[in-house]
Amino acid sequence: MRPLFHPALEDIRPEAILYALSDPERVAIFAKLATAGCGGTCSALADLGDRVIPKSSLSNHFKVLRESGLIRSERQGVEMRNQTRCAELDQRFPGLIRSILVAYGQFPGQLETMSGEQSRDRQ
Amino acid sequence: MRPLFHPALEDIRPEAILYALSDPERVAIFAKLATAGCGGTCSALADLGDRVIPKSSLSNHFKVLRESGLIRSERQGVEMRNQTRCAELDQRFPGLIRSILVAYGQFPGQLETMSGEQSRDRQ
DNA sequence: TCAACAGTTCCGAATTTCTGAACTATGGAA
DNA sequence: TTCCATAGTTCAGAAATTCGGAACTGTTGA
Repeated sequence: MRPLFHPALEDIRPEAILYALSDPERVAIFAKLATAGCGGTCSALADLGDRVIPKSSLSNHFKVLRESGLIRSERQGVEMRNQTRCAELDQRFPGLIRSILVAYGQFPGQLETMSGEQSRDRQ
Repeated sequence: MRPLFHPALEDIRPEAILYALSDPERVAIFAKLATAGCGGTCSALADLGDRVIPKSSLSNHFKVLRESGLIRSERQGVEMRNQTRCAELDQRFPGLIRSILVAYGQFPGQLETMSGEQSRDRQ
C-alpha cells in the first residue's frame, strides 16, 4: 500500500476542491466529517441512508477528498482516521468551504475546525 | 436546433454549479462574463490566451454553464448573447459564486450583476 | 438564391468512473 | 508463532463521460 498523498496547503487547487465537492456522496461524507459527531473512519461514513457505498467506491471517494486537500487521513491501527482541513482551507480560500456546505444545506452551525479554534496543527 | 434549456432558480443544484466550475476553462469563460468587458458571445470568449478552444468544445462549455444555471443565453441575430445569473444565484446560494471566483483569483472587484444593482430582470 | 458566419449536433476515440474480486496491513486470539 | 477477522486499497474490465473534427442548422446580407 503506497503512502497516502496529501497536498501542501499552497498546492491545493480550487478546481480540485470544486470537483471533489461536485459529487453529492462525497459532500455527504465531507459534511459528516466537518460537523463531527462521527468517528471519522471510512466505514462509519459508508451508510448514506438511501444506499450503502461499496467499499472500493468509498475508498476512491476518500482518495479524491484527500488528494484535493479537503481531508487528512491517518492510519490508526487497523482503521483510518479522517479529519477535514477546514481551518487551513479557510485560510487559503476564505469562505469557500462554508458557502459550499451552506449551498448544499449541510451547514448545521458548527464546523469542526473552522475559524474558531486555530487547529493545533501537527506539521 | 432544440430550444435552449435554462433551469428555474429553484431547480438549480449546487452539484451542477460546482461541477461546471471545476473546469478551469469554464471558469475562465464565466469569469470573463461576470466581470463584463466582453460582448458575451461565444466566439469572443474562445481565446484563453494559451489556447483557442475548439468550437464544439466551446459550445459544450456553454451548454454546461447554461444548464447548471450559471448563465443565460439568448440568440441575437446570428450570434448568442450570454450573461451570468449572478444576482439570482447569490440569492439562492449566498456568497457561493463570489467565494469560488475569489478562490480562483478571478474576482477583480466588480461583479457585473452581483449584490450591487438588483438586476433589471427580464422575466 | 446564395454565400458567409455563429453556433449546434453527431459520432468515434480517448479518458474517467464505478465496483466486484483479489489483495495488503494490522491486531487479537489460540 | 500462526491463524483469523477486520479495514481499507488495488486491480481490472464494463459503463459512462468527455473531447473535438466534420457535418449540419439557422440567420443575415449581398
